[in-house]
Amino acid sequence: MNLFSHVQHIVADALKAMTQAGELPEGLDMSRVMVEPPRDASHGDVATNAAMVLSKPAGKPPRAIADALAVRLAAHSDIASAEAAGPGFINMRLAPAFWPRVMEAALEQGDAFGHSALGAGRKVNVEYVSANPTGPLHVGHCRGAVFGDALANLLQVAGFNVLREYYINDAGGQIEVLARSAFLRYREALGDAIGDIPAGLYPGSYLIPVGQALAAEHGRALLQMPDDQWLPLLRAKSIAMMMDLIRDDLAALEIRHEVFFSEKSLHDSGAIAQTVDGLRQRGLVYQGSLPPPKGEVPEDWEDREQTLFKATDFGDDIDRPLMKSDGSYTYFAADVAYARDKIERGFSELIFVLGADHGGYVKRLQAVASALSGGKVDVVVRLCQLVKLFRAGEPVRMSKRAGEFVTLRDVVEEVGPDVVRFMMLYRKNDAALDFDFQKVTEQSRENPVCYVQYAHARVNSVFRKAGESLTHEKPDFSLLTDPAELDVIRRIAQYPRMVEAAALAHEPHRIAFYLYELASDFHSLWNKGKDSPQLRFIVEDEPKLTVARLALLRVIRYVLGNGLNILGVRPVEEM
RNA sequence: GACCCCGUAGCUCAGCUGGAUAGAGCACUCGCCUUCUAAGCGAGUGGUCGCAGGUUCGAAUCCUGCCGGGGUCGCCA
Repeated sequence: MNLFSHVQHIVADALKAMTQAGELPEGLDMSRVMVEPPRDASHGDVATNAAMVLSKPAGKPPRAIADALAVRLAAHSDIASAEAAGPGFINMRLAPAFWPRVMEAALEQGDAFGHSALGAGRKVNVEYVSANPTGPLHVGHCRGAVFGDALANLLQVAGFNVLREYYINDAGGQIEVLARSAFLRYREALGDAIGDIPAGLYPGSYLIPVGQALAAEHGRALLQMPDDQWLPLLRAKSIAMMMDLIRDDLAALEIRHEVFFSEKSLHDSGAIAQTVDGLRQRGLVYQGSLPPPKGEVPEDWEDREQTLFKATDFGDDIDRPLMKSDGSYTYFAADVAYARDKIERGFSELIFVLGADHGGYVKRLQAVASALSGGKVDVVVRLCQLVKLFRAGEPVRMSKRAGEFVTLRDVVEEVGPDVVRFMMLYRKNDAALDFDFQKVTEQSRENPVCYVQYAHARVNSVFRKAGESLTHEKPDFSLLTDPAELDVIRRIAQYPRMVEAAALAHEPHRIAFYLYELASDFHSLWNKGKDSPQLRFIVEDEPKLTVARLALLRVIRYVLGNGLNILGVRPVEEM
């Protein structure tokens, strides 16, 4: 049961009754009427802005509407009191009998509590990571990987039909560099002295196994071939092995994409040519030249004609090139064909999780989807800001030139996947994040992973002590009346609404913050048991109370488990 | 020059799509361990929400213009 939508219905009914009674004019727009938690819990359990929103269209002062509405609301059996306050809020306190019903419903739903039908099965494509297959993932990929995965989980829980996808950039010039680098390692594996890796090729040692595999597979045969014969072989082999590497890196974070989509396949199948032709027939492609950027004009700028897509017709700032001067397609052209493919697969929303350096792509992706789908398909781009690495407050230096980059694998192996995932999500995606190896492994309240995990572990410790036998009796939640207990119950009642709001906003970090708050409420309650034995979860000689408390713990465990599941963090049984 | 993010307590950050007296943690001060794990809890101190206008019943939130920090800007992917 979603507490807020439940009360929303009560408010809507009361407003309808007021309209019928002639207290409100017919045909008012009720869409802005909200039922929300009050900012300050002392104001009540739920509040509505109905009177303020309707004041103007109804031509009545907000307090007048509020007073009349409050009387009707207070008459409802689920509402203990309703009173107008402030500029026209109506604060409501729910009937004491209401909370046990919320808890019973939550207990009944178990692991599914908080799941929602909001998405109504709409097909959503979430594309994330999509790193070039030229080496292992580095720490910069980490955030987008975790964010995209948690967002996909969140949308799933909210009732969307989610597909996780990875776009393999296997068609460009960097793949040729990769193949040539692998060729060098192949020669090395055959015993040639290759000396230093020439500038412009990838120096990473992760290509050594590729060379060895090629040597084992082909012997010296490739050495005799001209470039254009061995290059396709090496491209394919290197990409395959790099993708295996990347899949392994992702698996270390429990990330598994369902679809790996090849850019090259779009070239090979003719999909790009087809898509561009389609746009051309609609008059959206033309030959023209773009103005140079104002301000700092590049040194080598020369005016030239290009094949352009009229992205400006669809909200972009500038038209975008589809073809290079040698007649081959641009990366963007492949993007257009890829978008068409996704649209044809029936997605109604395309989500792209990108690094902040791709901010310039947002408008063109939206323009493409708009042009290809007639505005029916939404494009949502979520940009992940940089992660800065620290160790005990000191920045971790990385030198790309020397090949000294911290890999995703390094980070996961040092602090563990759960810490990485939680910390990457304990910040809004569009704000930069500092990641300190030392701090995140400290065991203190400053470390939110630990704090939430500790709550889960404590819940389990009570069950270990109590045994599971009592937990199967039917609990009487009305026995739970302490303010600290009610704080926890109110927090739990907010969970379904919070999940929906987080899903709509595409903001998985809200789950992480919610869990921290729930853990905080729980730790408070726990400690009250230290001062007053009557508030402990297991109370001697009070079996009914104990049953109710254990049922509360079960629901807490469901919510913590459910939330951590969305984040992709494994709940621990003990610490 | 244009576009995109960010600017909230000394520090690190939330702020539920426009709501009430802007909240947590850390730091600082003071309390709580014979107990279901003190990896915890309670109390206190701390704010010109970058600045200036605007929109309205009401703005940290929306609009405009500045200031400061980061990012991006035609054949790379």
